[in-house]
Amino acid sequence: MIRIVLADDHPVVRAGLRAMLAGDPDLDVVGDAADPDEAIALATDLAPDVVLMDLQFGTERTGADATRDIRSLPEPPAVLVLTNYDTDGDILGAVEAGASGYLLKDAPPDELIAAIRAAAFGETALAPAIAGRLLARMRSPQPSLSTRETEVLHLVSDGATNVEIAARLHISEATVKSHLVHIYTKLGVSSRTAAVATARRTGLLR
Amino acid sequence: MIRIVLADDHPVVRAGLRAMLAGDPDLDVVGDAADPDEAIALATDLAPDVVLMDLQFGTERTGADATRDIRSLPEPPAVLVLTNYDTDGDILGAVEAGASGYLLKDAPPDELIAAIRAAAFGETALAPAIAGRLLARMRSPQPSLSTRETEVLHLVSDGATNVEIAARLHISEATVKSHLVHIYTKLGVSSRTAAVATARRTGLLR
DNA sequence: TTCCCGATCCAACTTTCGGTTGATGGCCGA
DNA sequence: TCGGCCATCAACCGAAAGTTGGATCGGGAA
Repeated sequence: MIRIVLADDHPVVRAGLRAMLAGDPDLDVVGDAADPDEAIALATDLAPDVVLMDLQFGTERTGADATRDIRSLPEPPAVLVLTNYDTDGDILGAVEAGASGYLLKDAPPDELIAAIRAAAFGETALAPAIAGRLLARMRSPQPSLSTRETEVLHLVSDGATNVEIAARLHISEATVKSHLVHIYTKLGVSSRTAAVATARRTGLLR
Repeated sequence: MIRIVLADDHPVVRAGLRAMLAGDPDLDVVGDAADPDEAIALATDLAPDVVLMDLQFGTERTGADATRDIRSLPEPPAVLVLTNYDTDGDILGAVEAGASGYLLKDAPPDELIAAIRAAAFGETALAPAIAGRLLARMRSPQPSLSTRETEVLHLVSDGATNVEIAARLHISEATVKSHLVHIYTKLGVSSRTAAVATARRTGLLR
């Protein structure tokens, strides 16, 4: 018997998962959470085998955060991420947080159940599309931006000019340009608009 | 007895809705569809009272398209839009397509059921958050871009320079700039980056 | 320790790219 | 028939953006 905790902010999704998993006598949904903190509490108290975790919650805290906390418990359950989104940033964040699987919500039921079984046995279960992206990311080195650079890029994507960015960050315009140059080389582009475009495409920016 | 058809590409969501609606003896889910075309077919063949319609499908056709088609049937059922997203563009598109309600997927079950009842009686059911946005949109005139302007803005958001846009659209750079000026005035901004930022915020751009 | 590298910060120069102005023809609806 | 919107373009101008070069500070690696 595999004991499962659901974590998703949508009541519809929780009900759907309950219904889909109810058909299998091996699976037992012992609790469900509507926000990350509740998920951590349930994972601690109920000691399930697997936690099905959404990434996007309405709150500030994300499912990746909750995953990290759960995986740092004494005898942590496996965390299976189940989300709509599949940008590179989300995937990488979840994997780094210690997720033992990554599925998309449009996955067919049998694939979902198979992944739960695999996770309960300590194996990894990635949706094919996800696995492909991960490998691609491994091949071509991931351009990671420094904290300051991401701050700058964020403001650029909000439509701010260099002087506005300088004002908001309390630095000189020259510094902003310097950061931008580094961003350009890292992303392989040569203009601010192109930078936000590729950053958005690769999931660096939301 | 209210006859209902579900249209959502996620099996999990379909199962969840079925489970949530099964508790009410008045409601009868007579069919579910995984893509827009199937939804139209079911709405035609089964003649339900209400169609619960997602907006985002994996395909090119959107739920708004399907809503339009369904509402143009001889004796059309009410279409209740049920989606995650709530950008202004989505809402307006759905309402214009003839939706008789707009709910978010994180709505509590009783609210959902109440909305279905209202829709079956020919009434309108908007989630409070949605209603507020609609009113706000009514107050401040909606800046609608021409087809050419949206094409240009799209390419800008992809990081293209003016000359690149001109090349891809087979027009002169001067024309591109002209379109951009119109876009700026319509959006109330004065730079390309700011234009994409506000367009993205207002849902003009995805 | 020393050296190097990356991050953060800044100044001065150059110019391209972007934005402004103004003008034309076509189309549609009033 | 006229006015307005759309799409198209040319020429001008300047600021904002990009380039080059350099300083400082930490934290590793050697």
